[in-house]
Amino acid sequence: MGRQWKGKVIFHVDINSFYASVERIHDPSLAGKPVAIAGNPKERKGIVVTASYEARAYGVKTTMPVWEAKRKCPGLIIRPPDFDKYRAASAEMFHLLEEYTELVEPVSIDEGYLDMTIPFKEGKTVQTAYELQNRMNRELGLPCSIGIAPNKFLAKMASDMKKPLGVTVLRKREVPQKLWPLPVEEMHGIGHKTAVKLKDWNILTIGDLAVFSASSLQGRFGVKGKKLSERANGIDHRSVDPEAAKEVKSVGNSITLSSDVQDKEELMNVIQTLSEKVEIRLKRKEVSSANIQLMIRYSDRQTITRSRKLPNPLFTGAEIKRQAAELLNKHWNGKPVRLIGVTALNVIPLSEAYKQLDLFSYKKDMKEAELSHSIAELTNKYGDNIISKGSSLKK
DNA sequence: TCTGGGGTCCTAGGACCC
DNA sequence: TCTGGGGTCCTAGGACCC
Repeated sequence: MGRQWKGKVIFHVDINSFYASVERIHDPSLAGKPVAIAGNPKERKGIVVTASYEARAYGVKTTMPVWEAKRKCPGLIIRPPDFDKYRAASAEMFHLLEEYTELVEPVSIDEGYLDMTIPFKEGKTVQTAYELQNRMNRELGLPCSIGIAPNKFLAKMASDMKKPLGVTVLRKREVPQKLWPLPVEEMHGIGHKTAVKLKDWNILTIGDLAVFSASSLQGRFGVKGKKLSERANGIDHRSVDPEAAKEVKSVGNSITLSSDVQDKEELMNVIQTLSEKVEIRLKRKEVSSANIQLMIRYSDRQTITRSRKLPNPLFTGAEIKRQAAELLNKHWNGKPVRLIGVTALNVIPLSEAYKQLDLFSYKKDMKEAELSHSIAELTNKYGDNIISKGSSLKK
């Protein structure tokens, strides 16, 4: 058996019901039982985030309210999410994947693409996928499905075809037979809204989409239409980029309040807490932002976002909070609030943020105490060379 | 007795400039 | 005496994904 792969060989690795699987590692008594990870229903966060396959057999689905899930599956075991645990398991998973190739692109906490073209000069593709799957299971306790295809899109669709614990090959020439019969909403990139619009055009399956003229799709759906047409025909030129996930664009924290809040002071307190969380996470990622966004969801679920670009990057929770508070003062309509969120947009690496600092206006904008606090931190981290160009700050 | 929280990308309109 | 045509930046909202 020689080499049978003409183009690239891409793996898509997807952990099966990731959160539930991680909980099972820490509590083996959960094995084989219907488990759901969900928030506390009393705090209105009682929706299923992940369900084990045993729970899914009862009809328990992601985003289903807990009371409904329990009605469908009375023996359902509910666990609250524990993201520290999940992040740790995720790190182990990507470690293992990197043993197979340097070209690993994480897409989310529990899935990633591997460009296996080079490792497969010698063949043995499918065997290696099974070996990887077995190791994930044995060494990490993480069951996964693997899709193997000549590009990312087809690999993703392939890994979806057999869950849990599948290894599925999807060759380009198999697209008409294996991909086209699927309903459009199963295509990665097509959600509910687009599926409804496509139905108006009598496009029900991926095959319908594939034969529809690319130009008319582009006319109706713009950039997305062109992409849909390509994908339906199994075309995807994106490469596996290990750096992609590292370039964060925004960092935010939001919370659905346990009951609607109309008291401004209370809202300000929440904003304070959220801003501090954002500060911590920005620091951990060594980034900063000059664009703060406030999100408000009212009781009727109407959601607004308001943001403002600032002349200088922000470095402390207090600064972030001040911006978010200003946005609340200006844009809140006074009606009861269900959710509130604070996000740092357009984040940039700290080293760049310092270069961009317009120290003259920076000083003017800030309270003296905050200023010295920030500068002390900057100097501590980056040394005097950053500060030296702002001579006005030198004592 | 409904619908979390973390993101990315795209679009569209208005301001502003030449 | 009635309103061009590009371009860029900013903001808000929406669709989608896990």
